Amino acid sequence: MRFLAIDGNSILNRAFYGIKLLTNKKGQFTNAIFGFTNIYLRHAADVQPDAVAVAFDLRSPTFRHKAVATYKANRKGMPPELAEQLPRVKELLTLMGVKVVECEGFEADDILGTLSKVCTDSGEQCFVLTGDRDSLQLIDSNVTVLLATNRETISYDTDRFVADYGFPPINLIDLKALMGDSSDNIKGVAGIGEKTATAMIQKYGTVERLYEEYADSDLTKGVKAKLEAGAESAKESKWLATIVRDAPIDTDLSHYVPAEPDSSGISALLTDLEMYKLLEKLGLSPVSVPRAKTGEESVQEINVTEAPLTPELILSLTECEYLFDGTTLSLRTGDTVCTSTDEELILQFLTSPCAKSTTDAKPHYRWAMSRGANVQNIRNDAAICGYLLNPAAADYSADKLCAEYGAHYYSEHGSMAELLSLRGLISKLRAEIEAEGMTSLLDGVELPLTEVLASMEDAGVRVDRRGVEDFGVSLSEMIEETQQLIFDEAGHEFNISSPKQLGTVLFEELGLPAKKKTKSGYSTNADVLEELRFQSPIVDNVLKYRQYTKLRSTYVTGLLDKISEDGRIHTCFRQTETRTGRISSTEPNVQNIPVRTELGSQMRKFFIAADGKTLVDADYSQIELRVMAHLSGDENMISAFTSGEDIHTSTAAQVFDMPAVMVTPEMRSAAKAVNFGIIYGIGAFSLSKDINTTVAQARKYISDYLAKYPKVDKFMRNAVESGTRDGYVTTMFGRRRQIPELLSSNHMVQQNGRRIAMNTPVQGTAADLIKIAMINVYRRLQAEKLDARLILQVHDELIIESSEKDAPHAAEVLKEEMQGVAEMKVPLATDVHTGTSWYAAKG
DNA sequence: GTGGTCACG
DNA sequence: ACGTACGTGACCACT
Repeated sequence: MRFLAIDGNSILNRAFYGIKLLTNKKGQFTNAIFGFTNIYLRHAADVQPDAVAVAFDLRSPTFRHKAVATYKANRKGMPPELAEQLPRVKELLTLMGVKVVECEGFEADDILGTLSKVCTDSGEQCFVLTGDRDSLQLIDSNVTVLLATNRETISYDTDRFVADYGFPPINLIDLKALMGDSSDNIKGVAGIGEKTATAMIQKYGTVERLYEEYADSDLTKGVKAKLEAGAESAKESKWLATIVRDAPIDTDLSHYVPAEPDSSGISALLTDLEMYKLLEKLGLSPVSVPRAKTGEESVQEINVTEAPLTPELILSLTECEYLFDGTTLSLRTGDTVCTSTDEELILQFLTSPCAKSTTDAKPHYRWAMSRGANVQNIRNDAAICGYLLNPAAADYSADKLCAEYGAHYYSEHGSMAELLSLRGLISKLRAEIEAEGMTSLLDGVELPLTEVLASMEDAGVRVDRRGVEDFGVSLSEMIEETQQLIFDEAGHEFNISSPKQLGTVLFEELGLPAKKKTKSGYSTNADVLEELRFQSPIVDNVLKYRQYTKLRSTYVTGLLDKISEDGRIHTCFRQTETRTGRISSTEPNVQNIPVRTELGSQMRKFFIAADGKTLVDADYSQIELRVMAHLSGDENMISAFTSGEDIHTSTAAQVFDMPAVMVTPEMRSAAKAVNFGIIYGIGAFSLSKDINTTVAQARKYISDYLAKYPKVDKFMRNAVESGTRDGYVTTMFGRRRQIPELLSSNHMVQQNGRRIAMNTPVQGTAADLIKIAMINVYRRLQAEKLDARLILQVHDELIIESSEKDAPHAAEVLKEEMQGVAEMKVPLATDVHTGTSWYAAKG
């Protein structure tokens, strides 16, 4: 028999600390359950056990054994985020048919000790899965310990243990008797550390033999004295370190053969926990949460009949749900369902006036636009609804949404069942959106925006391929040269792009002072290198090398790969990606094209208008600070903007308490950094680093700032307070972001939550504003029949490609719609420029 | 797949 | 004692 014995507490701890905090929609923490289950499944698959036990600690106030007062007093209690997950792990194991073993007054490792001994005594093979090295003492010819670390699991048998420690596994307790273990409050012998203790155990084997023989040994006087003084403690420590092997538990191994799993119970639990990947792995499907009857029809009650899709039918449709994957259309109207792969019919359907509900409509717009048509009247998009309700979800596929929002769903993808689930799902999603006050955000912003984004993707932006290629060639030459200089200075060749190899060269071979460390070695990032610039010429060259290779690989090569046959790149703007409401851009990302350095900004010369056209570029000036002024209502900040002064100068004048004309460039630059810090949810440490001053000075800047802008201070406090109270914060247009971090007992995580609470309303409102502007610009360009299209958005910047003739008009539309997007307590200012390349159009 | 780095707002 | 500003995406090295 193969027996798998698991230290539940130890593995649960690993899972909890190894995976960032996750919660389900109800705010229940789930990360440890998720991690534990994955670790369990992985090892069960590896070991293929015939019987399994998962042991948990069960400590009562009065120990029946090891009744030493201070025993394990050091061990901290579980954080509440973990404690609440414990019962659900046990529940899940029980549902899977796995036996959970607990024994009052004993710890999990005592249970493992007992079970593994039974295995050895009866000649069975035992695998002990734990994250705790203490359990290595259990190893013998029948017992293997699978030691789970954060990275991998090491399988320890006797040979592996001896290779690592140099003595047999059982003597691990002797080692601990000498060196102690602070985490278990085992004292050991004072003054004896790991090195000395290991050497002694390698020589003498046990503590007892050591004490019999040490007097005659060649140990130094000092060590002998320590041993003498610690004799009692060593004895007690050994006893404490020894795992119990006769705990009063069920020792009939046959009782640990797993029972038949309760599939529906597992499905229900994992659905509740929103662990859909896990469900999939187990070959189960999510189950809908039973709900009180609301009079909604259930799928079973629908008696659908299939009918052919005809032009007449399409004309008769007033509303319906549909799915479309680029080939097959399926739709439902009343109790009739239709499918078709006829492109003509599909196009006719998509462009018909029928009110349509679907999920993920943007590809449908793209499909129609590429055929010169436009989709009409999309009234609901399940993915977008899901995003508004929870912008932090991993994805918004129909199955996840159905499972989460309690709509019917039967597993096959793109199936009729999915189509039939859509109506229930959408009515559920809309009800929640209405309840949370986001209906106008959905209908007035997000749904209309989808068409705008599709149109921008469809239009794309022209790229000067030859120009990019030539730029790449000159970059390659510069890289070659710089690389040679670096090799000369290092005295040998190495991979400069490997942070590990670079760290070795800089900090070991050349002996430069290492400033920061990362998890895996020395930090070599630009901040660190910047500080070392004057210590060795190699540093400057490394910085250059980094800049050149970044430009070549990400922007030259990366971009060339994405140019389509029409000579343009068509990015994907993602509408359900960011937590704040911004859109993101991929394949390629057009929102991070270089601009801050002279060399990098050259890239923008290759983003050009088509022949006979020009680019019109407009960006908001300090939109986030203006949003902050509006949301906080701070009179001082508002008047800074209405006066038309430079905001950073005016901030400096306020903070340093002097007239604006006295503000030096240094003061303005410090004020600018503080303004940024305020938006991000200020911290004195980071501000001090940013503007190269002391933490105390930075703290003073911040407090002076908040004193001058008291309503900003109040706004910040309120964001944190309401975020903590409600569990979420909102933007000016009602967009919501849940912030579970605010409830964390981990200080760092909670601090991060506070910054999120302060930043999200500002960043999110700015995102709302430009989205609304985009819709209005899009509509006006159409209404006024301009030969001009929106093509790019970069968070606070919009770019139109326009015929030369219409460019002035397009520029006017852009400016008006961006500045007039909403009634605000401060004016929204824009900078508008025209040019044939992005570089030129940036002014 | 993850971590380090760096490009943008 | 530890880590440290908000939000993204791409590429490279390395496991």
